[in-house]
Amino acid sequence: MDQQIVMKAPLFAALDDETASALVASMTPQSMHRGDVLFSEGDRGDSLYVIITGKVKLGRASGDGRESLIAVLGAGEMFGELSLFDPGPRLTSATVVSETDVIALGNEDLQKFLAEHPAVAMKMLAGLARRLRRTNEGLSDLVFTDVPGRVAKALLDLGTRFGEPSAEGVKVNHDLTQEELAQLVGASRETVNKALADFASRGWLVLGAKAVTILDIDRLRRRAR
Amino acid sequence: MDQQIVMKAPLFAALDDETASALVASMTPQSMHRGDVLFSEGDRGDSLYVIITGKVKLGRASGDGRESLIAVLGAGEMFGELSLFDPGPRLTSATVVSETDVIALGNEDLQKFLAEHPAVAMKMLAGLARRLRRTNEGLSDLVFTDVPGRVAKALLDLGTRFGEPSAEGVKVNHDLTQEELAQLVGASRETVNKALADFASRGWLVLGAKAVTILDIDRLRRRAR
DNA sequence: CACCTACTGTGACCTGCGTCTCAGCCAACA
DNA sequence: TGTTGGCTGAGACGCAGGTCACAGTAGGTG
Repeated sequence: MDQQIVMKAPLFAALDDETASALVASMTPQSMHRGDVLFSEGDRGDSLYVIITGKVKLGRASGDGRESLIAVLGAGEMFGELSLFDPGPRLTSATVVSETDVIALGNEDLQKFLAEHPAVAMKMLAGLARRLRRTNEGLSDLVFTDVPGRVAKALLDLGTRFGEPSAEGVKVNHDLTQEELAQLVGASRETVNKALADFASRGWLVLGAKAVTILDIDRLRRRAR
Repeated sequence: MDQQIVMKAPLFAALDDETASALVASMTPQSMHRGDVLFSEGDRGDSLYVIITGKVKLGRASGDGRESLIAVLGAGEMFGELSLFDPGPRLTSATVVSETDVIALGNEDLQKFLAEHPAVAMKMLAGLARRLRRTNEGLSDLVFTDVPGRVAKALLDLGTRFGEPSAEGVKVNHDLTQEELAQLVGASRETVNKALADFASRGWLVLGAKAVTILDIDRLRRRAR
């Protein structure tokens, strides 16, 4: 299995190769495709996941049909650990966005592992702290920044995480529909569409199928803040 | 010092009395009053705080003068630890909201302490996980819930944390101006004022100086969700 | 290849809430 | 005791963005 990729996850970053590969070997891998659900709100949360390849979205549903996305995660990222540390049902659902391989680690195994490797526990603290900060950031964006600004931010963020330099710009294969993008920035699909169209008409980016190519990253940055 | 109260903080909850009181003794207490700033955005974050009595607000400022509140914390609650686990400047400022006593614990002391008491590290993980969940909750509220609904939620939350049963209802001394309440729910002062006035006119609550008394908690709950 | 379903693009309309403004109120302080 | 400054209450107005409606496009399946 792609040892390399797994090692990027905070869970494993602190480990020497042997320990890490032993741990990875003990975890159960699974392949899934778009639309597959890893877990839903209300499920009992008994394992943590690490993404090998592909992307997964974490979301919450409102009483009526609406949905909002907490995050979109890619290779090397970890999720689902919250209900291990803070026992209780899952408050979020995890859905596969593109062809994805993940490995899962059960609750007891994780507890045992953390007890044996306190350095990893510290890494996890650091990881959670970072996520808390980013989430707080997201909160104030929602208050301070208008929709086009949030769209720009989201694209830049997706760009740094999933973008790859191409002919004339950064190609970002986010694998998200505009609907999902809208749920991610907390706006309606239509408004996001218009923001994207506007950016494109200014030549800041080119729209593609579940992807964008960022041409003028500086303008986009300026629009974001 | 109020040993009892300190022991409520997740940091100490797992400790036996001796260890806890030894630790508390090593921490420097300070008394502050409304408006005092514990730290500001950009400061280098080198200590964590535990509130003995009083309340503290955590906030972020936008480029222009606007401000948004991340949380309002009371006795027994802890803050400022994020920049210890995830090194870097503070991304949030901490300001005293009412007469407050806090104790501070320096970075190195904390690191040492966590290394010696792994059970406490696990408690901290649990604490961060819980906060992350609540913050995610706040995020989706901002998208799904209208301003009056968010005001109702905020009051209920403040109620469970700071409320005390009184003659006819729950008296909530939140110590916040309507301006601060507005920053907490991500809305304008005026809109929050109108929501409060509306709730009061329906007899769900009575407004007081930096306080409310909740009369009909069920109605308020129903309005919140 | 034809059909269907999911997705994107765009305009028209409507509304919740922000902004502006001003008027009372109370506490602090000279 | 009057004055000043922070806080609350409330109306008028405008706009960002939500909702609705529909048209065009592309990928997937028989």
